[in-house]
Amino acid sequence: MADADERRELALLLRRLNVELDAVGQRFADLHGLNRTDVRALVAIMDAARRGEALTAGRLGDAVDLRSASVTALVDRLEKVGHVRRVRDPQDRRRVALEMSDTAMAAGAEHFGALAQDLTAAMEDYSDEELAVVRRFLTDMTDVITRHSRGS
Amino acid sequence: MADADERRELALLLRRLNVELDAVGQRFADLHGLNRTDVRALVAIMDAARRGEALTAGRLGDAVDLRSASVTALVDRLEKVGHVRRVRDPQDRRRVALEMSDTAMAAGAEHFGALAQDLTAAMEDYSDEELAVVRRFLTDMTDVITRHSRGS
DNA sequence: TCGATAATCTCGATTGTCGAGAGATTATGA
DNA sequence: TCATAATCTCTCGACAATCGAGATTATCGA
Repeated sequence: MADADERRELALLLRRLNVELDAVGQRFADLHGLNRTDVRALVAIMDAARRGEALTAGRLGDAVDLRSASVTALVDRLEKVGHVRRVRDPQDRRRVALEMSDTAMAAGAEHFGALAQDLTAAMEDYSDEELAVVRRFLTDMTDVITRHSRGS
Repeated sequence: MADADERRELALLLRRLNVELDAVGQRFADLHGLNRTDVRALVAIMDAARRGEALTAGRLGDAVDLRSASVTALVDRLEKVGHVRRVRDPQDRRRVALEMSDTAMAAGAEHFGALAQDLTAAMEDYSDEELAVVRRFLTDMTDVITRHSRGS
């Protein structure tokens, strides 16, 4: 068992990593004239697309924690600059599905994909056993943090 | 060397951790009727206090990336609810030093201190060698991420 | 068909942020 | 010393993102 200082240091490292990851998103926003919410929305839409589903406006609101009025404004912004399209769901015509434009997809892939690539490249310096330890650590810490982010 | 899927998975774990850590801050904000910026400001003031320095309004603006007008509004908000005090610096009377109230300090320590404690407790399951690997990993990844958060 | 339900949008108000510039204080140079 | 520049904070007016309440449109079940 490491001493207390070392463990506190690791907790601080996690926080620093958090700050820098937030900054990556902020940088993407700055580069593309978006705000933080817009980026989170695009990420949510992209994640859904990767899972093979098209997000509706309502589900997007759930994902980024916005009320319907704000979601409308959000989608208006994204549609105006051509990042998403509103598409009526032919199955249930009450729904409006959101589709990312190719250019937005490409921009996101370039920015965040490049980061992912650099990260995975940096992981090549680690053995399978080491990465297994890291995975266990990240999972454990995320569980602890998740407990704090919901009710205590 | 682990296969590509495993490494991609670890990158996703980092993002998940990022989301949950943000949520911890958001939860603190919700509990205390603050917004995200307010929380970041309080954290910055607390960090400075821990280093033994009192943040001025200007430096706080640097820390949270706000213009002076916004910093004034920010400090107004925090002062109104009693979380900080404005104290004219006697050395340089242009400056306004910011001091956290004891109640705000205690609230922050309770919320984030409890998280830090749970995190370090969870680290007791790891050997010194394992934590050394984790430290190296977090440092490496943070470096990569930092390069992306500044210029590419 | 008709009422109930669901998803989205409109409107008015509030709030956080910014740019420009003013006021006060300190540092600098002739 | 005194005038000027630099620094720090604040005020003011404008704008953009968000929300709550309620309206609108589409679908479903009886």
